[in-house]
Formats: sequence, structure tokens, C-alpha cells
Amino acid sequence: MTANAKPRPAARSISKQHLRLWLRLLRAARLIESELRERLRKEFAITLPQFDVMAALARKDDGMTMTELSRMLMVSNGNVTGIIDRLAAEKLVLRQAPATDRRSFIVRLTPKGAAQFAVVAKAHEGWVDELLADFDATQTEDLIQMLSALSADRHGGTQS
Amino acid sequence: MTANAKPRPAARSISKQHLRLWLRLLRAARLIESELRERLRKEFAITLPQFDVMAALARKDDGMTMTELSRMLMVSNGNVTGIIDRLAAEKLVLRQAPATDRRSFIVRLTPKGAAQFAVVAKAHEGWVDELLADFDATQTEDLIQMLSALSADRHGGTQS
DNA sequence: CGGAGATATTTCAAACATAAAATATTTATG
DNA sequence: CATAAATATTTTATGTTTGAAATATCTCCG
Repeated sequence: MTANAKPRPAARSISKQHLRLWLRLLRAARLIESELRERLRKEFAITLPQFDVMAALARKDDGMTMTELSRMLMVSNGNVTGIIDRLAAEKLVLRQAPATDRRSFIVRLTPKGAAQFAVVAKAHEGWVDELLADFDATQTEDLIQMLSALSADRHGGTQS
Repeated sequence: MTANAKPRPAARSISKQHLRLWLRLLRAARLIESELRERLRKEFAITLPQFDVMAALARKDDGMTMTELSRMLMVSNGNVTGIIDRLAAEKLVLRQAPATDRRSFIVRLTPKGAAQFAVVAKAHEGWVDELLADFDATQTEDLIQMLSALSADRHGGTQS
């Protein structure tokens, strides 16, 4: 130990900074999420999880299995069951039994579901554009790049 | 309309870019949140919302009312009731009736709660530091700055 | 073929979350 | 003082959400 063995601010600081960043990130995400949730409910009488599922299905014409959905949306397996149940009750999605694997279902949007999603998605995109209006193209691209680094390298990780 | 009236890519692009940014942001937040949730549960048998409440209370020696808590954590009023109920059942927080206003409660950490939080918070900070290790001090500061812009200007907004 | 382990989904209990209604208390106004 | 409006919290109903256990099916190895 030297005379100036005072704990170096830099060493402590990065961890505190990371903590602040996490709190900002969480706050930003919650802010946007709750705003979107409220608008979806008021304007289209649909819940955010239901919208998320429909958005995932809209990108895949061949449909997705329950497990694929749960992984893409990062929600638990059991959770997807209930959301699909409710969407299916409204005839917005349907479950198809693939011939090859009787354990799984292929979930698809119905024509009604696809049509409804197209309308909602358009409004949704507008809302997001409005909520993120502070960011110009450059900033947006920068943020996307930085955040990608985060979501990327976790794939071989500690996920359960 | 001119001859080259092709829809300008730039105009469409910014809205799509914003959408991509939002999806990245949400994905990053969910990734970190679920990782922290799992570790809190496994290592300390505490839920993330309970930790969030304790973290808020730990910053305020004078305690907070239910409404202050619900606003700070951006969760509904009724939600806080249940979380506090469970924390109080474990003697981690207590409700005090202020003399001045019998409608409200002051919620505080108990000594037991404060002691337990100190331990958990230390681990929590380490986890966040680890999960955000990809970001150096400069990047972290940049991200904080950019995300602050977002959370800031929404205060007079459409919040319910 | 037969069974062990892996995979896909559902079911279950507990906790979280929201929005709206109900209750209790305070404050403002006449 | 009386009462209407505002504020703080809880209650209620509904809908996620998770993690674990249960069920069904598939795959692989002997």
C-alpha cells in the first residue's frame, strides 16, 4: 500500500456509472412501454403482450411454435399459452398441428388477425416515431449500434 | 409531383429506424431485467419489484408514501400495496402513520430491511457492472446522456 | 424393439400489474 | 360548521408473468 492508497475514484466510478446507465435504460423502456400499452388499450382494445405476439407472427408467414415465440419475446413458456389462448378466442390466431411433431403447434395469424395487425402496426410505428422524435438519424443509428452489442453476446450465456 | 417522385428513403427510414431502436431498447432492458430477476431470486430469494422498492426506500431516510413510491417506480398505485404488504410481512419495511395526515403512510426500511438491502445492493451493482462490461466509461456516459433526453421531456405529457 | 433422456406444451400457484371503484381523510369554500 | 372537491390508499377484477411440476411426444442408444 502506498501513501495515496485512497480507493481510486475511476475504479468505483465505472461500476456506479453502469448502474446509472441501467437505471436510465430501464426507465426509458418503461416509459415508452407504458405509453404504448396505454395507447394500444385505448385505441385498439388490445394488450401489449398480444400486440407483441402478433408482431412476431406477422414477420413469419410460416408461423411459429410456442417455444419460438417465447424465446423471441423473452417471456416464459407458460406465459405464451395464455396469450395465444386469448388471441385464439378472438380468432386472431390459430393453432395448426404439424404432421411431423405432435408435441408442438404452429401458431399463425388468421386473415382477420393479419388485417387487424396491419392497422395497429401502422399506428404503433407512428407512436414510436413520435416518442423517439428527439433522436435524429445519426443518434438513432448510434444507439442501435451500441445496444446491439449488448443483446448480441449473451447467447451462449447463463440463460435458463 | 416531379418526375423523380419516388418516396424518399430518408423520410420512411427514420420511422423504421426509430422502430428498430425501440425494439433494441426493449430487448436490452428485458435481457438485463430477466438476468437480474433470476439472480435475485436464486441468490437472495427476493423478487425484482421488492428489490426496486427497497432500493427506493434506501435512498430516503425519511421514508416515502405509497404514492411517492408508485410514481418513482412508475407502477400503479394499487400495485405498490401488494408489494409493501409482502415486504412488511417479512419485517423488511414498516408503515408509519404520520400525525399530520391520516390518509397516508410513511413506508420505511426496518433495520433488518436496511441491513439486508445493503448486502443485496452490493451484489446487484456487481451484476450490473458485469452485464454492462462491454461499455467503457465514455460509451456509458454517452448512453446515459442520450437516454436522459428521453426520460426527461415526458413529464408534462400524457401520463395517466 | 424398449427405455432413458430430451423437447414442447400445458397446468398450477404465487406474485406482479393495470385500471376502475370504493373508502377514508383533508382542504377549500361558503 | 357543513359540504363539495381533492388526495391517499386499498380493494376488486382481469390479465400477465414467472418458475416449477405434469403430460405428451420424440429421439437416440443399446
